[in-house]
Amino acid sequence: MARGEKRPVTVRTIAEHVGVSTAAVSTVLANRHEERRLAPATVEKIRAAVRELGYVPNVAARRLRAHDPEVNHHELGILTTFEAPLFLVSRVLRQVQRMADARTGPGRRFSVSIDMFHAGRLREMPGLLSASRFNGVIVTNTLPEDDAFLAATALPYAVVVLGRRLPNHCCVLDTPGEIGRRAAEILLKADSRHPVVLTPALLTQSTAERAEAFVAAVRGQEGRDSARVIAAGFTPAAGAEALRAHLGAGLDCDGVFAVTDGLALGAYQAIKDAGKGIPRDIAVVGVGDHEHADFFDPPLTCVGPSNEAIVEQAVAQLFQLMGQRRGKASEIFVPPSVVRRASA
Amino acid sequence: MARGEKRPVTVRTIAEHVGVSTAAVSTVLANRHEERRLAPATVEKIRAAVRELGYVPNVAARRLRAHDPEVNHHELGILTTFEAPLFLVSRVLRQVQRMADARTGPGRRFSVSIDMFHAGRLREMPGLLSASRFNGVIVTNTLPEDDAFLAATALPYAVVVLGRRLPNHCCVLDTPGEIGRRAAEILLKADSRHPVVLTPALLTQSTAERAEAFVAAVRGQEGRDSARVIAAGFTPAAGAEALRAHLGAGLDCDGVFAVTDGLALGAYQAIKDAGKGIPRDIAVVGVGDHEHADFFDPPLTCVGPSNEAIVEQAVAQLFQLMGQRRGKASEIFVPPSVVRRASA
DNA sequence: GTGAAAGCGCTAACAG
DNA sequence: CTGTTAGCGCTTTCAC
Repeated sequence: MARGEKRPVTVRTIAEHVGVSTAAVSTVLANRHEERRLAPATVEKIRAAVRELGYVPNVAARRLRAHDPEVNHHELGILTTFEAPLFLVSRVLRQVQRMADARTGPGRRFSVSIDMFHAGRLREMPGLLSASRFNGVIVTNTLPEDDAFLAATALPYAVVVLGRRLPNHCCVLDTPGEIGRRAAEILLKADSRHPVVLTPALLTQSTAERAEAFVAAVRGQEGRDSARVIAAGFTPAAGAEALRAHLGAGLDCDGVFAVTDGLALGAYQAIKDAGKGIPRDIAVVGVGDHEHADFFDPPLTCVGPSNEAIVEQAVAQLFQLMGQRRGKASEIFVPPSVVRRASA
Repeated sequence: MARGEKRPVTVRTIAEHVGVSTAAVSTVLANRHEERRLAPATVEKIRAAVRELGYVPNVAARRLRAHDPEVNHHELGILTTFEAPLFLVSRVLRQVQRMADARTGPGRRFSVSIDMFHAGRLREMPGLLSASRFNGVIVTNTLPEDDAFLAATALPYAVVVLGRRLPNHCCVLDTPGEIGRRAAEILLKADSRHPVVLTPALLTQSTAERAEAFVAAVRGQEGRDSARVIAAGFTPAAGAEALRAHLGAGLDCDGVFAVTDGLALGAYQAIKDAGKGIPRDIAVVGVGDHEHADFFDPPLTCVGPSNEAIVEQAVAQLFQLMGQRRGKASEIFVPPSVVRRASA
């Protein structure tokens, strides 16, 4: 009970408990008791009570109080799942901050923070619905449950959704169909006759469409479906294991389209373990621009919009939305580019 | 001026501007005008004013208002620089969240967010000094300027510092000396006669000590200093360039100790470009546990505490500090472990 | 259909 | 040395 399990303790609780005023408590909490010359005994009693009652300051109240009325504070959030790799997120963050900095001045300030939710449980995030946390957010890495929640909800602040298509929101999207098609093109042109697509078991909208388009494009040209190699997750380890099993079973494979970054890394390992050369025996194509694609051995050919380009659009939209009231829904497509490196 | 460049507009500004009450404005902002049956004309006028005046809701005020007095809300932050790589940070976040989840219940809730500051400018972070943002923070990736600020300041909430030694704070540290020594040991045992250390130009406390200890250990055994190869930054590209220059100049090198993860990746590229084999011609040792060390080709031998272990300590400390008042300074050392893989 | 007023928790100015 | 008070900006009864 010493930790305030029931009614949270406030400065007032403490003040009453000790028999002093709230001001005295506040002073002690701010370590200003010297300049206010509180009696050491009082200070000690207050400290004891604070500890004993398990006081936790209410930051919202402090913030409101401390707020400088001359400056307009914007609170921006990047919302993503714990489960997602943080890599795209860090770019989003940097880009948001860059744009925020450019708009910061006397009278206008921004805070940007990354907040994480448990995959599928976005709706439980405190302050989301009451709009009591953010003035604007970029949401990414959502699961279908989260998408359903978003689709059914009009959040009363600026929202930009990354990589998902939701009718009532501003969405920034890649073009998965085109990505899959281009990937197929690259592999087929590299004389791959038996290209496979490496995907995680749990597909997102995007990854599913990429794989779909890839298979369709191969079918169109080769007249048969390319194999799908299904990894348990999207980690390199999962990708390696899945492809290793495929190769180990002696199945045909002279080209791999890995629908996410991590899987490509895993594919490399499986291929090398099998004693095959990249791209001599098996060509590999990845998606997006992996931070380290240039440092793969051999460097990885990628197709997809650069994260840079996506993020740039998203952030621009966010600021535009915040400028107006009532962000209208819109879909912004960022076309893929192809970065040819040695792997295909 | 339409964006509220001067005195920020509040609900009250708008109310006065339109000639209605603040309640009406609030209702419209919350999209509750239907159920309150406001006159459509009024709603429109309010909306127009909101847009025209560039109203930005004050989230602190909303939060205070929305606050459920039955629940005790703890706001936790992970403070890091924009410039730092995010994967260590993401582990911190996950770990903090895991522990927070374990302590969440009716009456107690946590929010965890990552906040970034510009390297060297931690002190400018709004709300840090006024304690109006966090109930507790983990600070990491600081620059010397930031350390100086922290050393001179007693923040009135729980603070845990990662990887820096500050007399007045609770610090969780690796043991850079031991890391450097172990790295030297590994390379020397692998019969490297001319090991070099690859470091960024801007050294942190930790990286400097790692390099120092490495050089000293080599000197102790071989009787001469090992070369320092200085990269412009800590990116793979910088590491590759520096080592390429070193090898290109025909200087001796049959072992590399890369003091950060990214540099190791760059080293691989430079070595392969030079037509050398790892570890046959040049052995490589990295630090910590790189997310993808297993997927390097060949897999990278690492020495250092697992981030896991460091983070675990840090988070435990943070919660302990928040339990008490007045966190006392302390130093917690996390010993390194060695993960031998094929690279050395 | 709309307004007045209370109050979330906190701190600083002022008054003893 | 300490207490009283006003008010940060917002929303939600309650009253008209």
